[in-house]
Amino acid sequence: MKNAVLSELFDQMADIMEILGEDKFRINTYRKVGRIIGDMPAEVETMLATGKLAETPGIGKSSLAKIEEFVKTGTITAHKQLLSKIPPTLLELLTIPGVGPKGAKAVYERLNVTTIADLKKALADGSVAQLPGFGEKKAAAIQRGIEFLEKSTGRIRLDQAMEAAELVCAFLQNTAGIEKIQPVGSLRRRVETIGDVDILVAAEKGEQIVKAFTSADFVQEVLAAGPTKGSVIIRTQTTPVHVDVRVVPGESFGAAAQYFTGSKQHNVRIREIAVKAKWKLNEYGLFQGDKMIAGPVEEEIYTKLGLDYINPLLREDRGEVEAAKSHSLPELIELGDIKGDFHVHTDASDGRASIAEMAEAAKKLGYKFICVTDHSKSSAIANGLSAKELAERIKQIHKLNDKLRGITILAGAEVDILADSSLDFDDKLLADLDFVIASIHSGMGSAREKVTTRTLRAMDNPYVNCIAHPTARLIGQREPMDIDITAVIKHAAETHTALEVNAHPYRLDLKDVHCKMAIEAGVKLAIGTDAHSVEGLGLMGFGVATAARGWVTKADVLNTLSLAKIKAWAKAKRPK
DNA sequence: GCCGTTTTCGGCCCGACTGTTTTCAGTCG
Repeated sequence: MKNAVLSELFDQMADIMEILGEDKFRINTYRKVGRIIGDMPAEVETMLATGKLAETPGIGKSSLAKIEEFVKTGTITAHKQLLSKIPPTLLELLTIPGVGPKGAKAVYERLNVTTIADLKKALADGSVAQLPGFGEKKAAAIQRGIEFLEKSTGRIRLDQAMEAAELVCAFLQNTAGIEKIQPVGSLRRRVETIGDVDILVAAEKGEQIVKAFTSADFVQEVLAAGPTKGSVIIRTQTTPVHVDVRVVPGESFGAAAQYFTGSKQHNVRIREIAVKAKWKLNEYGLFQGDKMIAGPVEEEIYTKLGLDYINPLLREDRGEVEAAKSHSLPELIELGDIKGDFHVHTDASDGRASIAEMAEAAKKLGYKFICVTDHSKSSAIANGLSAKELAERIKQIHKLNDKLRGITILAGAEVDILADSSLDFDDKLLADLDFVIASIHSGMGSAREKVTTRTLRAMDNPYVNCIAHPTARLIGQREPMDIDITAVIKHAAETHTALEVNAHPYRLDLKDVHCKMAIEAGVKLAIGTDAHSVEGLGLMGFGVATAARGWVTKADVLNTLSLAKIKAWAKAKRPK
C-alpha cells in the first residue's frame, strides 16, 4: 500500500517540476524512481531495511533520503515544498488528454484556472481559445478531452482490450494492401490493464490503410489521421476503446514491432545499447549511419545488439535486459504446458454448467484434469455447499471418474477462510478431497494484521493446498486487501502450500511481480480460471501470461504436472 | 537526479501528429 503512495508522490513531484519548467532530465529521474517503487514487489520498508533499495539501479542518494524520510514520517519535505509552489488542484488538469504541463501552466498563469471546473468555464467563454499558442481547434480538443475523461473509466481490462483488438484485426484482414498485422503495445505484453490498443500493420500505402481504418463502421470518433498513423475511439460491447493503427513498410516491420511493443522503459534501455554501439534505433530499423543492419525481423534487433530475444511479456525493464545479455533469461511457462485447471465452479454452487459438461469442455482444451472447487457454505451468496452436499458431491465425482475417459476430475473445494481464521469445513471432510483451495470472501477491508493472520492460519491447515486469489482485488472495482504479501509468500514456502494465479481478467491475482517473488521464495503456483461456465475455462491464457510476466517457468507451476504427481504433491503436506 | 567499455562531468531515446505557426512547440506514446 505504502509503495503506491510513495510512487505517486514521486510522480507528483515530477508533474510539478514540469509545470515549473525545471530540468527535464531531473524530472525524468523522479518519474523513473516513482516507477521503480511502483513496480517493487516487496514493501518499501523491507527493501530499505535489507539494504536492497540502496542497491537498486536508478535510486541514488537523493531519492534514497526522500524514501527514508517517507518511511519514517509518512511525508517528503521536498514534495510539500514543491506542492506549495502551485495550487494543488492544478495537477488534475494534467489528467485531461491534450493538456500537458505547459498547457496547465498557461491557463493558470493567464486565466487563473486551477481546476477542471474552472477550465470548463474558461472554455465556454472562449478565453482559452484566445490564449497565445492556443486557438479554436486546440480549445475544442481540450473540451473533448474533458468529456472523454468524464465518461471513461480510465484504463480497460485485458479481456476488453482483446475484444477491441480482435474487432480491428478482423477488419484489417479484409483491407486490401496489408502484408502483416500485429497487435503491439501493452496488450502484446499482457499488462493487467490497457490504456489504448495499438495495432501494427505492414503495408506500402499507409494513407489508404489509415483512411480505411478511420472510416470503419465501429469507429466512434477520429482523433488523428496521418499518412502512417490513425487514432480513433471505437465502440465495443462493453466500453469505448482508444485504438491506434500504425503503418510501416514491410522492411521495418520487426523494428516497429519492437518499438511499439515497449515498454517505454525497456525501449530506453535497448536504445541506450544501440547508441553505445554508435548505431541508431527507431521504429524503422537499426541503422549504422544510413545503412539498415536490422529491421524486417524483430528477433534480429535483439541479436544485433548482443542480446537474446526477449519475450514481450518480460519487456518491463525489470532485469530482462541484463538477463538477455548474460544469456540467463528464463524459459517461460506457455499455455501449451498447462494440463489442467485448479479453480472451476459448477452448477452445484454458483456456476452454470454441470461437472460433466465442464469436464468435457476441459477435455476439448486438451487438459488431463480439472479440479472442481465449488464454494463452501459461508459463501451463501454464491450458493455455497453444505458439508453434507459436499460429501455427496465427492461420491458423484468418483462415480463420474469411473465413466470418463481421457480426463480426470479432482474433487476439490474453494473453502472460505472465516473471520476467526478457521475454515468453513472440518478436517475430516477436507481429508476426503484431492485438492483444497482456501480463500477470503468476507472482511476484506479489515486491518492488515487481521487479513494476513487469517491467510497464514489457513495455510497451517494440512489439507489446504492452495490460497486462491490471495489479495482479493477486483481490477477497476475493488482495491486489494491490505495483506502482507511478503509474509504470505514466506509462509507458503514454509507450509508446502501453493499460491493461486487467478486467471480471470478481473482478478489476475497473484499479479506478475508477486508471482516473481513467490517463485524466488520457492513457492509453487497453481493457475486457476475461476470458471463459472464452459467459456470461463478459456481464460487460462490470461493467468499463464500473468505468471510468465513474473518470470515463471514450467517447473514453478503445478498445472504442468501429471495427475499422479499433483496428488503426491498434495498428499505430502498431510499427516502421515 | 543518476550514472560510468567515450567515468566523476557531461550527457541523458526518438518520432508522429496537430495546431498555431512562418519554422516550431506541445503532447503523446
